[in-house]
Amino acid sequence: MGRATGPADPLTIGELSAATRVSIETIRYYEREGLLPKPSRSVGGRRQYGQADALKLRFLRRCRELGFSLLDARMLASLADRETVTCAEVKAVVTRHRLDINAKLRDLRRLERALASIETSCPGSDDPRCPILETLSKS
Amino acid sequence: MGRATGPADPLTIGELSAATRVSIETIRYYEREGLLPKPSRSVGGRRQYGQADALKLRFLRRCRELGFSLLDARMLASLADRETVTCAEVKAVVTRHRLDINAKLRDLRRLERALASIETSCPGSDDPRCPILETLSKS
DNA sequence: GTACAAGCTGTAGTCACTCCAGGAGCAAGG
DNA sequence: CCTTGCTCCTGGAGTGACTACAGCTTGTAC
Repeated sequence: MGRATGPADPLTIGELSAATRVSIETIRYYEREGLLPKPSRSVGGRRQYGQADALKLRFLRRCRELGFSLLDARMLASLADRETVTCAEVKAVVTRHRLDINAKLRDLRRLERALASIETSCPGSDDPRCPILETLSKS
Repeated sequence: MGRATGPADPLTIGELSAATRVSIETIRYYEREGLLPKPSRSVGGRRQYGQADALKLRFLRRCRELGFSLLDARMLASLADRETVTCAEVKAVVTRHRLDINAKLRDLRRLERALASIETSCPGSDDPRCPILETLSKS
C-alpha cells in the first residue's frame, strides 16, 4: 500500500537547482514551456519536486549541453517517456542535429580562414591607412 | 559652384536593397539602431539614399558576413569614418573576434565528436531500448 | 480611372534564457 | 514575539539581429 506517487522528501527549487546544475530561473522557464510538469506546492505555495523531476531535468540539461534545441529536447524527452519508441526515431533526431553542427563547423572554418587572412594583411602599426578597413570598404 | 552634398540621383530603399543585397527591413532596422544615418525624404515621405549610404551598407554587410556583431560593425564603421584611426585599433577588434570564433570552433568540434559517438552506439533498429536515450538519462 | 507595386509606421515574434521589482514565506537567534 | 536574512513567489522586460505582418499611403503604368 503506502502513498501512491508523492515523493517522501520533496526538494525545494533551490535544492533541485543545486542537484541538477540548472538555474532556478531556467527551471521555472521549463515549467512555463511545458518541458517539466507543474510540481505540487507546499502550503505556502512553494514548488515541491521529486526524484523523477531531477532525472528529467538532468536529461534536459544533457540535451542542451549537446546543443539540441529545446524543441529537440522536448521531442527526445517525450520519446524517452513513451513505451513505443524505436531506436531509429531517436537516431534520426541525433543525425539531423549532427549534420547541422557539421554545416556550422564548415561555416566557422571558412570564417576563421577569412579573418586570419585579413588579419595577417594588417601590420597593426600606427598607420592610419588600414588594409582591413580597405578590404571591408572595397567594391 | 554646384550642390554641396545632395546626391544627384537618389536611390529608393528598394534600389539600395538590390544594390547592396541587404533586405529593406534590415536597412530600416539599421537606421533605427543608428548604424545608418537617417536619409532625406522625398515629398511623399520616402527615403532617399546616395552612394555614400550604399558604401556604408556594403561595409556593414561584409562585417556581418565575417560574423562580427553589430556592435563590432558599428565600431569598425566609426573607425573607418575617423581620420585618426590606427591599424592597431582595427586589428585588435579582428583578433578578438577570431579568437571568439576559435573558441566556438573548439566547442562545436567537441560537440560533433560527442554526437558522432552516441550515434554510432545506436543501431537505429526497431528496438525500443535505445542506447542514446540511456546515455541521456544516465546519472 | 484603375490596378498594382512599392513604400510607410508600428508592433510582435523568434530562441533560450536572464534579470529585475516588489512582495511573501520560513528558520534561527535574541 | 520580533528581527534578520535567506529563499521563494509572480509578472514583466531585456538580450541580438533580424523577420513578418497589419493597415495604410504613394507612385506608376496602362
